[in-house]
This record gives sequence, C-alpha cells and structure tokens, in this order.
Amino acid sequence: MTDNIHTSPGSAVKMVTECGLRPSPQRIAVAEYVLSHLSHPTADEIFTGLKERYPTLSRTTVYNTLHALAAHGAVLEVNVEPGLTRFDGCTEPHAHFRCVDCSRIFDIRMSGMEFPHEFDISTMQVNLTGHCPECRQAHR
Amino acid sequence: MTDNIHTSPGSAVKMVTECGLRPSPQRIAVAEYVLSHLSHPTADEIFTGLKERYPTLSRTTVYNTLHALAAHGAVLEVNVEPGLTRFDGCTEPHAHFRCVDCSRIFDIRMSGMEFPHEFDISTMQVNLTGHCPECRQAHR
DNA sequence: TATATCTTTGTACTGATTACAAAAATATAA
DNA sequence: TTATATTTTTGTAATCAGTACAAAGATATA
Repeated sequence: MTDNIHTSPGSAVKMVTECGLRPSPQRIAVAEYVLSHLSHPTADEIFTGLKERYPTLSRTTVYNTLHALAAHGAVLEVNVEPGLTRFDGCTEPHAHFRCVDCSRIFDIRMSGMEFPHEFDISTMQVNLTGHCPECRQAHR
Repeated sequence: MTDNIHTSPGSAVKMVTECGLRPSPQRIAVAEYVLSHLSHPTADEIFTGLKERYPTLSRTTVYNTLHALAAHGAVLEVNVEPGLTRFDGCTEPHAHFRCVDCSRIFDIRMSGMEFPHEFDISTMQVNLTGHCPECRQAHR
C-alpha cells in the first residue's frame, strides 16, 4: 500500500471542525484513518481498522462521519466498484482505475475534460476498468 | 421521458444473438426495453415495465440478460447513483449528470479526456452531479 | 419418442447501508 | 456544583439491490 501513516492528528481535527462537526474522538479517528490510508477503504474497512483501538466504535458512527465529511467535500466517495462505496482522502481531481485482474484500484491522472456550460457541476467521478500495467504484461 | 418507443424488434434480436445468447422472448423483451427506454432504467424498473406483458417473467432473468448484454458492451451500466445500477442502451461515449434537485439523469457530451497510456482501459464511466439547467434557474 | 441441453423461474440468501431509539457524553443554566 | 438540555454514540432491526441455486419448463438433438 502507498498509505501515508504519518498524518498529523491536527489535520483530522481541522477537517472535522471545518465540516461543522464537534471533534469527538470517534470522528477524529475516522477522519485520520481516511487521511492516512489512501488505499480507498470502504466504511467497513475503516470500521474494522479502528475497532481495535476504539472497541466501542459502531458502524453507524463511521457511516455518519463519512457522509458528513463527504457532504462537505472533505473526502470523496469512489464508486468504481458497483454496489460498494469507497472513500478517498485525496480531494485533488483524479480518475480511478480498477484492474479487472488483480482488483487493485489506482489513482490516475486525467486532463482535458470539457462539458456543456448549462450544467452546474458540483461533483465528478471518472471510473475506469481494464488491465493495469502489471497484469497487462502478465497476460501475454 | 425522451424514450423512443419505436424501436424495431429486429435490432433487439440482433443484439441478443450477437451477445451469444439464444433469442428467447424474455431476452428480446429485455433488450428491446433497454433500446426503447433511454431514461436509464434500473433492472427492477425493466422488470416491472415488462411484467404486464410477460406475467411469468422473473427478476433473475432480467438481471442475467442485462449482465450478458453489458459484458458484451451492447448496453452500458451507469452508476451515477451510489448503490443502484442503471442501464443505458446508448453505447456512444458520453457522461451522465444527476441533478441533486430533481433527481433526473441527463446524458451529456464530453470531450478531450486524456489518460496515461500504461493502463489498458476497457470501460469508462463519467458521473457528474450538480444542478441541471432548469433547477439552476429555479434556484435563484 | 427419448434424451440431453439450455433457459426460466422462484425462493432463499447475502451484504452494504439506513432507521431509530436507548444509552452515554458533553455543554449550558441555575 | 447540580440539574437540565443538547449532542453524540451505540446496537439492533430493517431495508433493499443484487446473487446463488435448484427445480421446472422449453428447446434442440439423437
């Protein structure tokens, strides 16, 4: 994984408060998890990952916090896998690529997008599937 | 709705057979429904819409047929609404825009997309949300 | 006609997410 | 501080789209 394990708790607190939420330990933990695990975790993976350190944590709290953060654009929802919402602490515009062989999800650069001006666009998701560079090679 | 109700059954039969499926009445009906209702119906909407004319039709058949068609690229899956798969009989590359006010889904033109060449891209979905031209005006 | 194969159906199940009310924690008022 | 109001968390139950699967039905082949 390319996760950055050295995220300061400060930025998580800031993220939570800037979304209009009181910085409770649980909310800070969720925000910190998303910021420090850029592997596009699901709500359940976040829940499981935090359960050891926060034994009383409930799934509902994780969902509630993620939704609040997402509603304020502090984290992004990723739906590159039908029926499963993943979360991305990186809010820079970028596309997501899911390899149909190894199932890994890659952040990939994108550029040049143009859309009609009549539409007032507030969120954009670009979801790609195919073979990643590694699997592409292994295939032939 | 902007659905074209005058789709020839012939093209539905062709679509089904070209996907390697035997052209059973149910499969033709599903294919025809998707081709003639370009309003991005869900599997359940297709099921309900066909249930009157095909009383014995089952959801499983609808799902199976849609998946087979989608696997061959004859129809596109649209995931602009988390947790819900919609289907699009228009396979020309285009983006989908969901209005957060009126919930309508629009096909919109897109152009200029560029991605790194290392990735072997086989499917692309561009999902946008925001305010559609009408709701944008009503808003102020 | 008998037999094999494919297709459809219906039911049961799964798994992510949501609803909701009780319990706990935190803030405010007296 | 103590009492009270508000917010947050928890845990359970419910929902709902989608899947698994085996039996029934239909179609093709021998």
